[in-house]
Amino acid sequence: MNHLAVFKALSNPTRLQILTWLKTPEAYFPEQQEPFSTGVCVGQIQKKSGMTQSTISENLSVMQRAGLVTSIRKGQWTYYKRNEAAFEQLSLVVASEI
Amino acid sequence: MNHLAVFKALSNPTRLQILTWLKTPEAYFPEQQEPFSTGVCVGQIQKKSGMTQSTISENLSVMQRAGLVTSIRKGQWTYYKRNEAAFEQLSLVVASEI
DNA sequence: AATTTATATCGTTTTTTCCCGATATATCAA
DNA sequence: TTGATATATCGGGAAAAAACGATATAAATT
Repeated sequence: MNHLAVFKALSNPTRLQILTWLKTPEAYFPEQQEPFSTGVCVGQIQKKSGMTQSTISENLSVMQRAGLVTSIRKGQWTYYKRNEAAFEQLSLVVASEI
Repeated sequence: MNHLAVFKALSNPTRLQILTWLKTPEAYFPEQQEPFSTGVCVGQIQKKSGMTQSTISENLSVMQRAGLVTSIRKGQWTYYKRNEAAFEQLSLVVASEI
């Protein structure tokens, strides 16, 4: 875990917002058909954010490179979901390492 | 606790470095006379960092505004120390809120 | 094969952050 | 009060980050 990259990834209101949405996707993406265990696709997140597609795609990439989310491609769609293990690990890092 | 401000404060290698030093000041500032419970003064941190006085002062301010460190003035010196409660709180936030 | 849909990447502009030197302020010592 | 020391603040230049539109890629559909 690259602490600096993780903190940078968390230093942006758009990305924090996305993480909140992905925490309880059933609350924020009720229209989704796909089971939430798969994640949420980029387009849904983009629509909700009001930002452009490229911006959201970039922001998701930043979080993925930091290890905070994972993605899986299914057909034309890419589903992103939180990597909860990363948050647990980060919690420990903050509590005792940093 | 302003999460965004905290993460921004942690998104800088110089500041992360300073936090490490302040975690075990007796290891990193053995020359200090003042008891470590008071904190470490700006000049010592600056000397160790190799950066300019203004840069270190700014970086300490950023962390103080985020609540990660506290400062106390004693005569001409300002001593900074970690606010461990903030890290505990942040750990909980990362584990369950974000 | 051609078209459509979803996402990623590229190039650019704007904004923010970082670090610096210079200067201001505060305290101490003479 | 003057001079010295420690820290904070200011102004600016360089670098990094953020967001955008345009375009490329990948998969599905016809």
